[in-house]
Amino acid sequence: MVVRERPTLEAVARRAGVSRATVSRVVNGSTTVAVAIRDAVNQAVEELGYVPNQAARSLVTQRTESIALILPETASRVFSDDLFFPAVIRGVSAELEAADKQLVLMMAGSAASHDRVERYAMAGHVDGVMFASMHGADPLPGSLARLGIPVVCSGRPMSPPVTPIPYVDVDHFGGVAQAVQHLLGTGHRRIATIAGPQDMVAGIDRLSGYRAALDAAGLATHIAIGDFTRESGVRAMDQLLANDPALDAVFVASDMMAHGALQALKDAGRRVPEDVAVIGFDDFEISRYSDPPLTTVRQPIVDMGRTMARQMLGLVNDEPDVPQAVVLPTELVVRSSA
Amino acid sequence: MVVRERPTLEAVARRAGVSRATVSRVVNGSTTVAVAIRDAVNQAVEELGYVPNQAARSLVTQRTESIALILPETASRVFSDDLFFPAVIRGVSAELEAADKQLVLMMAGSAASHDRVERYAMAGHVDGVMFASMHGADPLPGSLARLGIPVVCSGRPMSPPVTPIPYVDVDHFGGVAQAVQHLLGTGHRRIATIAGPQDMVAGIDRLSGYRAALDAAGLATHIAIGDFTRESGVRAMDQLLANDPALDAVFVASDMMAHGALQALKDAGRRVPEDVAVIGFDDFEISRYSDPPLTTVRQPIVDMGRTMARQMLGLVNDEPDVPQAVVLPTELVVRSSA
DNA sequence: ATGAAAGCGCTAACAG
DNA sequence: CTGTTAGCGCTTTCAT
Repeated sequence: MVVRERPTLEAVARRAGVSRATVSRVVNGSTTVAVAIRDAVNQAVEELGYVPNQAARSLVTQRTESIALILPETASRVFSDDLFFPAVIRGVSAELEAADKQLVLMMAGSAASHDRVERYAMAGHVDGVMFASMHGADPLPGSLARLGIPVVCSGRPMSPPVTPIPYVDVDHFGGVAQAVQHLLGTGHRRIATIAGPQDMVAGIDRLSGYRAALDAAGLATHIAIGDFTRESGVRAMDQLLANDPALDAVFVASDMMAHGALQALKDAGRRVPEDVAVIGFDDFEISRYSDPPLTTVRQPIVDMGRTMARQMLGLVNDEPDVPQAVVLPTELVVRSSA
Repeated sequence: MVVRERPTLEAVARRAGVSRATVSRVVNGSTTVAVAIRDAVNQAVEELGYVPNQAARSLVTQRTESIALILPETASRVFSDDLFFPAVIRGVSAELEAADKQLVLMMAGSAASHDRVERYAMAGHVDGVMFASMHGADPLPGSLARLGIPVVCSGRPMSPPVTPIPYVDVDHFGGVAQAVQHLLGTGHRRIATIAGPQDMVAGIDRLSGYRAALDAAGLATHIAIGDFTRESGVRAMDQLLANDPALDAVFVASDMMAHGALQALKDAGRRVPEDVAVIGFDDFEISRYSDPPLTTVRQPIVDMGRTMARQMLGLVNDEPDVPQAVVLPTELVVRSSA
């Protein structure tokens, strides 16, 4: 393998018979360069196959043109059959692509990787950092923000940090309220819930919404906790059934868990929706094809990604009107499971 | 937001009352530093919250400690319900994580993004580049390799490039042969195939394997081409049925397409496997739960990712014995669809 | 064992 | 419009 020395600005300048500064101007598209010289430089660039060294450039500009998306989850979780992460990534990716920024995707599901990611961001590898799927009160967003690194979160940060951080979230309460109303309206009275993990805002808020709605209706709550995975949905449903065999409806805080619940109900010999009505949360494509098709609260995940990316682009471009918080609407989609 | 100046080596040196060189030694774990001084430096680092500037470091070391995985596909394809990409990424991610290298995932599904990715890699942003899901005879791997950048591909490069590039692939032929043998052994004689895209090695090799196997058995071929998506599987199956309503088996070059074919067969009123036997290729988890469960050729996708990453780590570490080509075995997994 | 000094390749004033 | 010059923050000889 012939390892040609990478040509430098210097080399191009010599070949074109100009100064380094002029080459730099041409390469960066400055308009104040004579056409003849510009052509000569471009030709030299072409002939030498010159590509600017990003490290050198970043060192002086303090810019990298790339932006990180940090997911505090393991890679096997992010790249599983859960369609939440892909949807966020698609949204982020679309906006960044349009802005010609490079997306750097980072999983931080272990203490070690969390550390590595922290060093990576602090080392100035990226111009900004986006977070999704946050657990607990992760200090990292705040730390980075305090260092002057632009940070945006998807999902309201759990403990309002010292340094306020822009975020995008969906209307969990509104969605849950619609779901419970629907169940109430169709005559259900023993309404249980399979909640999401209680170290995540999405898990907490949806459970609060459920509690509030049942309280308002003067009904007793039946709660089991899952972690948004299908398997946890199965387990939670089994548990709910064991505790109250007569329950007639269940609001599940994610579609994945709802699919698990559907399976558990089938295995327990319950018909859906005749014996037990089921409502999920997400509205993934596959939920239209489950058996029976899932009634669910639609949340615009791709839009969350897009919105978060736009906030980020606003920050790195020093735009003045970057919204501090945007809350996207949710909407009940009725299919035959409830 | 208080934007503290990022502390530099210089600042740490001043605070610890030593030279920059010494701080650098401590930060990089050199053993030749007196304990007292080392402690003083570490304390200064701690107090100042010093993190080395990666651009400056890369500029002199010519190293970034991060490695790219380039997928010449759109983000919506990579992050869809197709489980191939996630599996590759999981494998790569696991190995890189263990080696404490940062994975930079890049989609290059459009001409513009392909360009951007090329510049990114050439600009020395990463120490090496891995490719997966390559289409046609992409010149990029060769170009990068010629620049001296370590490159590894998953999937044998289509046209043997001038610069040979290490790769990992699976035994497409062996897998297909087993599938067709199984069909033959269970009495099937009108065996069709839904092939993958013919600009990809996986698509080409599996079709060649099918042709070879049917030729050897003296049977006629029935071919429809898909693009590995579920929808293309539906369309291809419809077409196959239209061309030969009496076919009794179909070998499908991917599980996703096989799921589409299953659906198309059901819609056409055919029973599987009684009327038409179906065999897929991949062995995704969900294929165990399809209706009926899918007989399929298992290929070790996660292992491909791992292997590719190990080859890459070997290259960047100048290890002498990096295998030029590794071919992983495939294996027929019999379930009730055939 | 530690420090001084020379760059790595590039951009950005500042002159001219 | 173009060239000169001075760094960006770090590592790494080479002396001491």
